[in-house]
Amino acid sequence: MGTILVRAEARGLLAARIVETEAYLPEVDSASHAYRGPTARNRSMFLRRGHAYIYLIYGAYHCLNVTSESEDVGAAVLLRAAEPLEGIGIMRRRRGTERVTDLLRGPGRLAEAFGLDRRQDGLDLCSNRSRLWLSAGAAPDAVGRSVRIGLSREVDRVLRFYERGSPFVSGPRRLNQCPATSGSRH
DNA sequence: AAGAAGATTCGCT
DNA sequence: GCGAATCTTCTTA
Repeated sequence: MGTILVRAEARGLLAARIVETEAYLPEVDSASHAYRGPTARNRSMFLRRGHAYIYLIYGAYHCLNVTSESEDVGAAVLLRAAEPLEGIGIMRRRRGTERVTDLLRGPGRLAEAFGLDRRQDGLDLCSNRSRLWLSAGAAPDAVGRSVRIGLSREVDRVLRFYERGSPFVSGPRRLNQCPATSGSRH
C-alpha cells in the first residue's frame, strides 16, 4: 500500500500509487492459486518475494500480483487498484475511457491500463534491469480492511486492504467503510 | 476426452 | 442488480 508501480515503455513512463491490495496466504489458503502446488500457470507464484505473477481470468482480463514469501513458497499480493500518477494519456487510450477514477479501479483494469499480460509473468519487480518495477512510496494515513472480493472459498478471511476515502478504490461501498487500522504494515 | 469453474468487467434493466 | 462474454486450467470420467 502506497508503493509506486512503474513501467517504462517506448511511448513513455507509466506510474501509479497502489491503493488497494489482497493477500493470498501460503499453505492454508484454499482460495489461492498456489494451494494445490506449482503448475505451468502459477509457477511464478513460488518465486522469491518481489516477482510478478500475472494470470488470465475469465478468458478476458489479466491480474497482477507481487509474490511475498521465500522461493518455493506460494504466496502473493494481488494489486486491485491504484491512483494514476503519470502516463495518463496512455492509460486512457488503452482503457477507452476518459475518467481518471476508472483507469486503474479493479485488477483487470489496472493490468489493461499498464498493458500487462503473461509476457510479464515472472519478472523481478525489484531489479533495475526490469521495465516494470516497484518504487518506495509513503503508506496511506488510513488503511481499511475487508473480506476479499469475488471469491467463493475462504470468504471470511479479512485480507483485503484499501486506502480509506480514496476515489480510486474498487469494491462495493459497504466493504469500503470498515474501521481504519493502524500500527501495522500492509 | 469432456466439463465445470474462475482473485472480472461491461452493458442493460 | 444481473447475466453474458470468453478461454485457460484443472478435475473427473
